[in-house]
Amino acid sequence: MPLTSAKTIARLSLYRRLLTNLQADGVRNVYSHQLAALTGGTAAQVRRDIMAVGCAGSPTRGYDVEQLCGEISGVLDDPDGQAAALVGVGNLGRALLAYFLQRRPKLMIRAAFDSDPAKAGRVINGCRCHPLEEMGEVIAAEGIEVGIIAVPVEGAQRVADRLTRSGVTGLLNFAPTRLRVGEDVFVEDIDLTTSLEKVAFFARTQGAMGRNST
Amino acid sequence: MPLTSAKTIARLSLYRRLLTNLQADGVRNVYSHQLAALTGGTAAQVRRDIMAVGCAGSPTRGYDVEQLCGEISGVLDDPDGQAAALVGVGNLGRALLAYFLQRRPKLMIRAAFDSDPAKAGRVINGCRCHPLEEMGEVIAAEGIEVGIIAVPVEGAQRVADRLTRSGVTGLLNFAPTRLRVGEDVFVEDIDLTTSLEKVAFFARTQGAMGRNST
DNA sequence: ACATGTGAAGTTATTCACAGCC
DNA sequence: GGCTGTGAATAACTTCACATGT
Repeated sequence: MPLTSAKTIARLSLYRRLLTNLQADGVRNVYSHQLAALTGGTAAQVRRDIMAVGCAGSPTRGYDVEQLCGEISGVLDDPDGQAAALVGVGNLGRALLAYFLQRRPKLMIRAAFDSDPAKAGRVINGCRCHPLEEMGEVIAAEGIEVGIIAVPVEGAQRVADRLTRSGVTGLLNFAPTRLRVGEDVFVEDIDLTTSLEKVAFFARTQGAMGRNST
Repeated sequence: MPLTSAKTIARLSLYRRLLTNLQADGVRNVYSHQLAALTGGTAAQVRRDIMAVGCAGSPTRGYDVEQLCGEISGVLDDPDGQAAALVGVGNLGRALLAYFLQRRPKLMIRAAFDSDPAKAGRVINGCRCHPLEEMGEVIAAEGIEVGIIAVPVEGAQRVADRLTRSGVTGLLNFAPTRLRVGEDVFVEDIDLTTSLEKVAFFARTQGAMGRNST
């Protein structure tokens, strides 16, 4: 049983991004209702989430942006940093490499893998591409604990097995299949087809019933 | 208030994919516990979800694969088909075009838009790319009701406004920001950074607390 | 006044458990 | 005996509402 639910963690990540933007704009303090307006949530929700990081608000000034941002980072980030590996350097994989490039210093994609030998050894978006065979070795050497699976569905389970056997404990899976993994491995599925079909359904039966989230 | 929750719709989409695969393998019947095993859910959950489509199972044979698949499609698909538009033909946009190409005949990306005039007129992955100025016109002509936003965060709100003003009622948003839209528009956010940070967090504080979902 | 922190209430989602049926 | 369909129970999540502080 986690001290913090997956939903709260996701919202904390969102708050941090917002707080970082506010900080860049020179804003020093925020109230929960302001954050709520920015996230589309309620003020009570924001305060509950912030409780999880050990709160710090004052009734007069709200929360100190910098401090709150720091405390959230204390929960989300590993102080020593974490490394991720991408498997599958196709269209989607390359887009992900570009997307995540230099976004968070404490969480970077440090290696890529692809079954195509033509890609091995190349550096794509600043990330070295290795053949699958080197996976165990590279993961150990870089201390990688997060795997991003962007291979076709046929290969996804095999890749997941390999990654977890090498010590990876969290997977971000873009393949449209449910991976079978051990109890100690966390999987987040991003199922693009399902998401699109959901949007299409509610676009059709639209009206009412506002928004939603990952 | 929807007759069917967003979570159930997402699972129905998943069941349909599984059923399609089973059908291809020549399987004629399934039990709820088999579907549950494939999805990582419980048998009771599967039966509840199936109730939403008007059930059809028999205690002896379980559910008829073909029939169930058809009934789910009756809920998820618009019999006349639905069209989607992609906005932002960068790395991610192109990957999405490739991904969704020819996946579902009842739900296809029929147009792409990009602010870069160099892309206008070109056909990318079988999809015609238009300048942003033609958005209203093309959306009306193609009867598009779903928009996929794959532009940088700065432009996302403006794109959402344009799409919804043109009549789009469902958005799949990849930009890391919460879009402000009318009550009658459904938004599904796919926030890649938040998802990755979530995985990283649980990879670290791993053990226990199994899987999760979109 | 107005915002925080939080127990209590409310809401939504999931699972249990059993009647009914092949 | 094992499965479906579903009311009832449980669990998870969200919102209310108010005591407290400034």
